[in-house]
Amino acid sequence: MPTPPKTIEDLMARCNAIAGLTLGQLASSLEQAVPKNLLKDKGWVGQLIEHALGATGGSQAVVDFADLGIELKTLPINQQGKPLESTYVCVAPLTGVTGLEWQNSWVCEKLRHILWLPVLAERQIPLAERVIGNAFLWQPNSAQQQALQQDWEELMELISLGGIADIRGATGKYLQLRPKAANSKALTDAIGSQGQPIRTLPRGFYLKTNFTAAILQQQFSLSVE
DNA sequence: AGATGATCATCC
DNA sequence: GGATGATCATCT
Repeated sequence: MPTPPKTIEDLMARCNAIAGLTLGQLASSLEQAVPKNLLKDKGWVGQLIEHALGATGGSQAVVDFADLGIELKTLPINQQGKPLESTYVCVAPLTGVTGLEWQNSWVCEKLRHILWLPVLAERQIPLAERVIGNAFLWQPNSAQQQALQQDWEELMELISLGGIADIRGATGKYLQLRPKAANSKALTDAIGSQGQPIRTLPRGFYLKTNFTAAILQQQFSLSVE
């Protein structure tokens, strides 16, 4: 297991070292087997990259590079550089949320400083041949912060007022709430339409692709200056 | 085609 | 069950 990077420069150097490699090349240098597909290994790419960069935390509820305060997100993209999937942020609290403010929320905390690592990941490309892109650091600007806060407040208000059943993926412009569970039988406590306790599917916050696409575009336009 | 809702593996 | 890592697969 590699030691965690001590500085941001160290971290970025490690990113540079793996940029351009295929997942197969990186896996073999770490003596890891490449699964046939991601059907039963959906987190494989993220975990491979975490390992390569020396991320800590594992399944703990902390950012990946605790000393640097940086969260790592791999981002599957197509040839055109557009995200192929929404980006999971964190689980959503469904009870005891009255009085919770954006600034203190888990979403805000996680999105404070992200290391985005694009991976060319069109489904037609065999897993081992997918190419690691150029990682970049990102922090939300005030407009992005405000947009996310607005979505978050709308979603949290619905949750706290018993409107969770009315929330769907389309609720929220950039930040959405979707099921995040092992299967449809996993249930957790929430607030019903009459304010009564109910059991419902656990939910997670996700960044929609329109948001991550804008981040990539912003980064791209900066990098060709 | 793209997004929504559903699901998979693992660790504690 | 709930946290981590996400992508799959169906619907629109």
